[in-house]
Amino acid sequence: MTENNTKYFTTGEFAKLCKVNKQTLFYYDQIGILSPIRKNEKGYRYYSFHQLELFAVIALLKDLGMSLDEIKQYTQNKSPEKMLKIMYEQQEKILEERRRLEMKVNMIEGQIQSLNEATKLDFQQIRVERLPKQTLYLSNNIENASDQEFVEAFHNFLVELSDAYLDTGYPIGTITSRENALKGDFTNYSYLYNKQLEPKIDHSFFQTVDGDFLVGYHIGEYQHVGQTYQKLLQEMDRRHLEIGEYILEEYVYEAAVKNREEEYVLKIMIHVENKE
Amino acid sequence: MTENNTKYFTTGEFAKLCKVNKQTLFYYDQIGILSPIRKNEKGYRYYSFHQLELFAVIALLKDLGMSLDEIKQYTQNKSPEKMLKIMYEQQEKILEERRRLEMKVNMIEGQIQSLNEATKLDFQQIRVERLPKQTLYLSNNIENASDQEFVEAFHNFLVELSDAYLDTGYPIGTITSRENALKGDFTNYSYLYNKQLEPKIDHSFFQTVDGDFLVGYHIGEYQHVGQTYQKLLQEMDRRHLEIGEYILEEYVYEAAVKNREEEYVLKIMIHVENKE
DNA sequence: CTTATGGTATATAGTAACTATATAGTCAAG
DNA sequence: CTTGACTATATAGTTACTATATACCATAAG
Repeated sequence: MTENNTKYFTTGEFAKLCKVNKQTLFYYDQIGILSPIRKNEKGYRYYSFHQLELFAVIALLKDLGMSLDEIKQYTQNKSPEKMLKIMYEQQEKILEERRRLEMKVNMIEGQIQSLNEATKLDFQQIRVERLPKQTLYLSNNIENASDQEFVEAFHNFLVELSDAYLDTGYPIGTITSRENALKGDFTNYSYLYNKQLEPKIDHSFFQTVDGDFLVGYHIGEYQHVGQTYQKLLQEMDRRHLEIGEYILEEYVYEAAVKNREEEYVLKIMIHVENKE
Repeated sequence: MTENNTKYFTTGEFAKLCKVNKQTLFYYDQIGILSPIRKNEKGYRYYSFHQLELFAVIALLKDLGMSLDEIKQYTQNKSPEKMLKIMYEQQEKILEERRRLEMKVNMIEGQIQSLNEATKLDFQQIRVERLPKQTLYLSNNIENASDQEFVEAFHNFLVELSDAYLDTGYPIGTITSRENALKGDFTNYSYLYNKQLEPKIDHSFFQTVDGDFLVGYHIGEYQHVGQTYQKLLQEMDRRHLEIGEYILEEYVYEAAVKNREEEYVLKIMIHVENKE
């Protein structure tokens, strides 16, 4: 409809321009967030060109996580100053969102990497592999931690990973020290770790040694991991190897990709050295 | 709780690790998306270490826009192959999301720019300004378009801006040709435009001429814009100027930042040349 | 001039994914 | 053995739509 040289849009037209459902506009009118500039005697709504700009702003703010209620606060009493203030706030938020999105991109990339690598593995084989240096982000020391302390440390580790955008989509692994391993205390972990492909400059990372690792796989419930360690130790004996500086454990397949615990696969990497 | 060398988390602990409300875990259990690995005779839930990895995946997929129902389809019957397939799909989606986010970053930047520039303007003054070349993205030609055609063209323009990630947060303006302006047909626009700061290589853009423009502001309802044009034409006469190639109109303040139409401010830029 | 088609309106109910509240049972420390 | 912090279920409420039912309006074709 055109009146006084100004084009007005019906609800349907306006909805199409806004790329939303017509009902949404009724709803916005109802809750007082965006009402048509005119209503005729039959109750027909007419929106102006300008209101599209307003809608675009509403959509942007909503997209950035503002609730309709917050947005309403603004639309009820608009001003360039308030808008500018909101935009500066949203700018901070969206930059944060961007960092978070980059982390997600990495997480997906990490998952894809891990899953693709997994398909190439033979879980029956025990082999000595020369592993290159890897960069790991470590948790606090969790040696001899109580249940309470473990949960606490685990929690902190996850929060750190998230807060520093360090989550990589690679599984969270554990490090057992040579000392505890020699005592047969394989499940007394010293640290949790998360593998990093692109370490950030402003964080301290742990560099694994590059060297020989005896790599084997434990299939099934973790409570039977002792048997797998027995096999690995036998293999080390056969090859005249002894435990080096630490042992790494990380899951290849767990609850995220397998239905039953018997199908879980844990990769065990024992750093090894030749006997004297 | 520790059993068989394996740490189990209570609902509260697990919720903390997942950084969600405990109720959410009840809900996930209820709808069968993520159930604790164990329940004791009193109905207490116990979650495993591994389920945290599963939760992380669920959170990631949810974050990427998958519904809980879709996610449930997966969690009911997991496999590395399915997961890999999902991850590849999500990778595409997130790269699209990244482009969209970059556009939003630009939109906010554009809004901030526009609003800051606006505060420096004196809406009473009519001045001749030498404007530098600007890059505009144009709509289809809308000269003499019917209401229908105008809505259609407008719609297409918005879709193009969005699809090509070209929306900049700068207002959408209009171009009137010299011919129509000379006929006094100031509101018969030839094109819609959106100013671009960083034109994309694979799109065709319109370059404005760099030259002198008579810049004035119309305050209030658009139906009275004729009066402002009268004033501008008088001013041109006084300065011995005539209309150059086109006229640009764009809103400085409209429904997005002002409550009443009487406060809207339209910037009118008439390209001018000296009379022979 | 009627009728078909597609538009408009209101009112109400339903949806997803939580989130809060009420009520009651359980556990561990002092 | 009590207290305070936990656990559980059941149910209702919330946000931002979305769908449905019903009725009114407008234009164009026969």
